Amino acid sequence: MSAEQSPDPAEEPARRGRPRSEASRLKVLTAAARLMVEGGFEHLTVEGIAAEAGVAKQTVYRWWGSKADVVVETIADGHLPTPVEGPEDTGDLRADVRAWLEEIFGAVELGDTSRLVRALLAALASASETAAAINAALIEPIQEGLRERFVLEAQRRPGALPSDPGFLADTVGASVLLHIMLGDPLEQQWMQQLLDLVAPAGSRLD
Amino acid sequence: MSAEQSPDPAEEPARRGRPRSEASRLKVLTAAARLMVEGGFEHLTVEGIAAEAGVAKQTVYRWWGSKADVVVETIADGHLPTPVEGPEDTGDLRADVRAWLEEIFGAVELGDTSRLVRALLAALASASETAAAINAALIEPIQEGLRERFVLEAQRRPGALPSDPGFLADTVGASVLLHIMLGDPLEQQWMQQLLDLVAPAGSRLD
Amino acid sequence: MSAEQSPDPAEEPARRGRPRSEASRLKVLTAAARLMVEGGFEHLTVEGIAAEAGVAKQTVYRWWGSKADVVVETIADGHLPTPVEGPEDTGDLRADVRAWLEEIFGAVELGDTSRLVRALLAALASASETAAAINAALIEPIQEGLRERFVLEAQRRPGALPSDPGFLADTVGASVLLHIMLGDPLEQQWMQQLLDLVAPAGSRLD
Amino acid sequence: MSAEQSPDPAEEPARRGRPRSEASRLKVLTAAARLMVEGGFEHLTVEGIAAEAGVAKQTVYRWWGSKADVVVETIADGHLPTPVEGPEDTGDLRADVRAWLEEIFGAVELGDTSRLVRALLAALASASETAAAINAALIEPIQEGLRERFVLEAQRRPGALPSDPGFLADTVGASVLLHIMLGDPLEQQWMQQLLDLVAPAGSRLD
DNA sequence: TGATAATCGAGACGGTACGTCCAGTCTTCTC
DNA sequence: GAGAAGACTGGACGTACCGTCTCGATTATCA
Repeated sequence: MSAEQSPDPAEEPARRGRPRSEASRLKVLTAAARLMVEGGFEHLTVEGIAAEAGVAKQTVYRWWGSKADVVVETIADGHLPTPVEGPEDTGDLRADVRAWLEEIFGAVELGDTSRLVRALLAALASASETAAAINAALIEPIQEGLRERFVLEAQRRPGALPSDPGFLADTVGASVLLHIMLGDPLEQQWMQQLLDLVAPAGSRLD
Repeated sequence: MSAEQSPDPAEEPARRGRPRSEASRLKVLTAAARLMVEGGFEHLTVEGIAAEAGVAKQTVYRWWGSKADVVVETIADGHLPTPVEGPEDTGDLRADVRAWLEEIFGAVELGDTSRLVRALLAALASASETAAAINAALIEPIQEGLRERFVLEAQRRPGALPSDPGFLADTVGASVLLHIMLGDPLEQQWMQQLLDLVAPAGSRLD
Repeated sequence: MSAEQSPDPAEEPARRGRPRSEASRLKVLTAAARLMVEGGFEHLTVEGIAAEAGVAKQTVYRWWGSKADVVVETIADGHLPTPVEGPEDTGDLRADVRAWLEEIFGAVELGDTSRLVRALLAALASASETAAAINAALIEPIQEGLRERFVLEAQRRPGALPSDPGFLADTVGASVLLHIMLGDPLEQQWMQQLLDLVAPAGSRLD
Repeated sequence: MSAEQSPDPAEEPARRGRPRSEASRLKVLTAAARLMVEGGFEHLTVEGIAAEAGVAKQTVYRWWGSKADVVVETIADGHLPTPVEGPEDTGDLRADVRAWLEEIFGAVELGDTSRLVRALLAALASASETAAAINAALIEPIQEGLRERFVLEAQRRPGALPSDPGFLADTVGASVLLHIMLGDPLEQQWMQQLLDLVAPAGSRLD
């Protein structure tokens, strides 16, 4: 899936026929992004995408096998506001993760993000063959962002983390995603406990 | 949705007309269960359920508003093998959770469970109004099973748990669900770390 | 094909389900007639018929297998101006057939009839399974009209016809249809010869 | 359409660029003939022709305006077995026409010819602008074949024919074509009557 | 006991979207 | 320039389900 293009351009020297229109590709992806934000994955239709993009339906089917495929590429290409970056680094892991959580749940409450996450999970659930792709597009970035911050912390303060940074990122990411999926608000107690998980409180007061 | 039947039978004093057929209700639910296991939520259709059940489509629409509603009741009524119970209690929390994880991922690898979980999450994702219902049908039972075991442990060995039983159950449950959703296999290292999370290893060797 | 309805109504006692909508049937047929006259069989589409009729496409496909089937029933039901009746009977066969020819070719030149005939022949040619139906709807009526007039003549003046009335009707009908199909105008000489075929001129002057 | 090639070569003074490929032209025509016999005019597509011929679709469109045009040229070039020649001349007109009819209807029953005739009539009916071309390719040859035989007869036995040879050819041809179009078998009685039409039986026994 | 009323099966209805096919046109590189 | 390749817009195809709507038949309560 990831290695369709040859590293050596000499191997694919002269594709014949009219080349694929990059303009059409972009029109499809931006249209999909637009409609995704408006109506979610469930109300997304291939016909709708084609119409919004001003493109023939066949052009969509020529390059993508399903709307899930379109959505995946839409995200991978960054046409949808990927819900999150990892936490900032101010030196205080606990505060950083706290701010990150508040930012995410804030975005969710504001609207689009929740629908987006739900849409992506729907895409994931409905197209098992694209599970890996959506995982790569949605979930891994979040967990990777977390992991980077955790690794930083581990380097800075060896022994400060209660367990492996990767595992922590995996766990915290899963927890956050599921709560977003269920539309849960950010509860103070839950957040405290999550913070304790990644950065045992010691004597701090939050 | 949840309060259709009145607690006081005197309030619903012998409705006139032909009463609802319990037989049809059951035929619908078992048909839905059958089709769910075969094709997943995405390939489930109201027409298919009605046909499989030998029931008129209108009968489905009369009593359920959508296929998600049917699925929810199917699970609630126990016609679908709910993926998991909580862990057993043998006195050794770590061993219990370990066995529980192996059982779950074993079932997933065997086949139907993965599709089922994915189907339910799809239902959840596609029908926000039923999110609570599916949460209640799928996620809470898992987390509740975990919580009960954790509470037991906390009572038995105060201070043994690194954090609140409810929070632990929430976290572990989310992590497990997401991994199932993604079709991940059970990795030894990940499991060890998860076990460390709920039952710090001490000197034990697994 | 011709005997779907039972002569004994007791044999088809209780069709279940919602009965077929006669209104929809008529809307489809009149819409088809309208579009047929406007654009001919080639530009006729099932989608167009459905839209013009204000009917779901599936309703067309439920009752007719193709646009040819719709057209056949449209004619059979008399929603299209059947190109011709047989010749009148004024007592003078030659004059009657002459008038008949002029009427037909007049209609053709005026416009719609030619397109109609061509359309029907196209339908016939494109759908061999409906050949019989279109034959029954278009060709046989013409030949039957001719035959009736010829039979009348044969009864009135035994020996006046040069050959069997049925055969004469077949031959003349075929000739006329093919000329219409080709868009030929009515040539005087050809007509004279055709008239001679059915009613040898004797001493008459036309 | 009929005068693409100039009679005077001086008028077309050495066109520049690559000359038209005769090989491609032939590949298209033979491919069209092949597909025509297989599936009839209705299933014939320009894309199919191009693919079967190993030629770019554009090459077809460059030189022919429609699939009907291709078919016409296919016939004109003799790549399709033109259904019939005129009747042989053995001196006995009645026997000759009889043999001719039996040959034609025999070919029809054997298979391809009927489809072919139907296909051509469909082409004719669906593309009014090519009516003349198909008339020239299919109908006129038949009628011309008949006419020649009739003319011969008229020269040999003046007064033997009941009417003008051209008219007879027109009438008989139309009748035969329509019967083929309808898939009718060759009926003895009809044939006898047709023979009577062109060669009054006198005392003969067939 | 018969009228009333709601459910049941069946299945047709207006719709929306599907995924495919083909028409004709356009764009690129090669001969 | 012709030609092969093949992507492009456009539009109809025939199918699958949606959720709604009659039907006749059934099964209860109520008068």
